[in-house]
Amino acid sequence: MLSKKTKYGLKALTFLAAQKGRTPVQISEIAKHENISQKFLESILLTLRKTGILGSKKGKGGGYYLIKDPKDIPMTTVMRVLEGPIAMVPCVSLNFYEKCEDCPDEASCSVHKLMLQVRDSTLEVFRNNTLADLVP
Amino acid sequence: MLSKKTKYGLKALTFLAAQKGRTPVQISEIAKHENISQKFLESILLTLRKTGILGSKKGKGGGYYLIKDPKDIPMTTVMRVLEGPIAMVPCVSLNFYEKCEDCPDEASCSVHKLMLQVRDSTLEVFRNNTLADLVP
DNA sequence: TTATTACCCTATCGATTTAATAGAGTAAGC
DNA sequence: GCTTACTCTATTAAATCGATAGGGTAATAA
Repeated sequence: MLSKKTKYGLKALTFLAAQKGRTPVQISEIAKHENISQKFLESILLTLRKTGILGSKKGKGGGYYLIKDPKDIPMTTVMRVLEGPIAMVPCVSLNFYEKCEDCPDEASCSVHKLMLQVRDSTLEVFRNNTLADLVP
Repeated sequence: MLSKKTKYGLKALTFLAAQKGRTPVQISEIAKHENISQKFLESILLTLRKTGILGSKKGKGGGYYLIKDPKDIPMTTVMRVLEGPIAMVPCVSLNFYEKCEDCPDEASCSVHKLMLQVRDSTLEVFRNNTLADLVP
């Protein structure tokens, strides 16, 4: 299941990508337009800023803005920041790999075999989509 | 993230599919072989039986067995029983559809657009795999 | 310089889900 | 009729999620 954090984050990013220029947009404006709890959105935008996807400007006329062009922001990056691992099990994750405790041999593990295929196909979708593709 | 319920369920089903005949296998044997808590596995096998994937036999020499040939059990069925919806958001789910509260228009929703692609690609993987394909 | 604006951070909370455990009940077979 | 092994209910601890509250801090305009 997609977390609300990811859902809201995607909506906020899409909203920013749909803006004309690169002028900062206030949190309150995004929250209102996308029906998101403002405080919750704050924490989401904060992580997006810390990972270099967003920039922010304080003071009057401040807000958040995209650092790069939407077409240069792949969904793989966004999803990993917001949702975490793309794989459904750690033992098939590229960026968050962990060995299964209960599994003696990955090569012969049926779950591993299936989830590897799922990861690859999901990854392809995210690689083929940039933030620009999400803008209506 | 894949739940342990699904993970254990898949392992148990694969173990059953790898058996020679159709003789019932005891829970304790499966649990031991796959490193699964026996009591937890009990509840998993029970749901698999209730949904018609497994059959069971009580008494001495009893246990669980596959009702159908492994190659006639698509992963879509198994995953929906164990994990629930395949889609990451209810609004793109085929079998568990629900409208988003916060989303005024699905057609113009960026999350919807992206998750639809993910669902389709994941679904294709599960449709192309039967239980027989998981057996090493 | 000062007031305002808006970002930034910490803490907390209830609700829900997950994984596991315990214990008693019931049906089938030898 | 007694054992075996499935069946069911209830409980639990831990983790996560979504949301809220409240205050702190930095930057900007006037």
